[in-house]
Amino acid sequence: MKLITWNVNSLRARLERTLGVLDRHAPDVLALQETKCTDDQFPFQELEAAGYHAVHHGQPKYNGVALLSREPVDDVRRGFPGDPAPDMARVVGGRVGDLHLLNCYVVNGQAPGSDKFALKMRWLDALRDHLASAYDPSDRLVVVGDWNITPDDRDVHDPEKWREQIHCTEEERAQLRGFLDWGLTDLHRLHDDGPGPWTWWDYRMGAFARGWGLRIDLALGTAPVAAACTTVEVDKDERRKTTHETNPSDHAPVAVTLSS
DNA sequence: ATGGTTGGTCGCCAA
Repeated sequence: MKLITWNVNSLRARLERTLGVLDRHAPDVLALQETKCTDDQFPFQELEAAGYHAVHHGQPKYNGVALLSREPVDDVRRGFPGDPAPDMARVVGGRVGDLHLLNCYVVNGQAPGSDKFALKMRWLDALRDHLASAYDPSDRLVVVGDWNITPDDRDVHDPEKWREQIHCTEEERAQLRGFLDWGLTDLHRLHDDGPGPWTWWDYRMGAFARGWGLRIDLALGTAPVAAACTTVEVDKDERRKTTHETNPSDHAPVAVTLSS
């Protein structure tokens, strides 16, 4: 089982690149964030032609999450009960075989102290409550997505520069630890103690070329999933501009493989 | 001091 999580930053702007990721990696599941489209605008036909079933939870202009899967997705859930911002399409869940999937686009939070930061905290509280009520730590469950949180300083290219900046505050990291304490493991750190790798680089200031990145796209798994996790790899090439004439997303895909 | 890019959409907002 190969599963990829990727903030695509507009599926319509990057359909060719998305088909390229599917072709190159041949994943069983591709979890997308920031599709930035409605269901009407979602390219179901092109993805079906590539061999993937698609489940989309969309909205106009912003957010939007999708699960693409070779096998049909069952038990589909769009959004989650208790979401303090239910108009934002940020979570889609489902089950492929006996593997439960939860694909999340966590609220960005803009800046510590802002209203959006306060919403990020409330939103994460509600998501963790949903996790605890809808799943059990003994389930085969992967929670993937753009977390907009660096777990610790190893996930930041310049920890001192980013200290208490957005994505790197102790408050956000404590929120993430709440998910880990429930029974999830940061699958990447099973195989790589870091520092790095990064999964996101700002479009500005030539951040990618300068190596100014963060690891904010995470795959978390329950104990049965952690025991089966053989590799976690960041497809940094996709973040380069050279493969296509189109622009890359500002995030790189993260690929997880599970045995059996 | 401000750094300054991309996408959706058509004036800015969000990241």
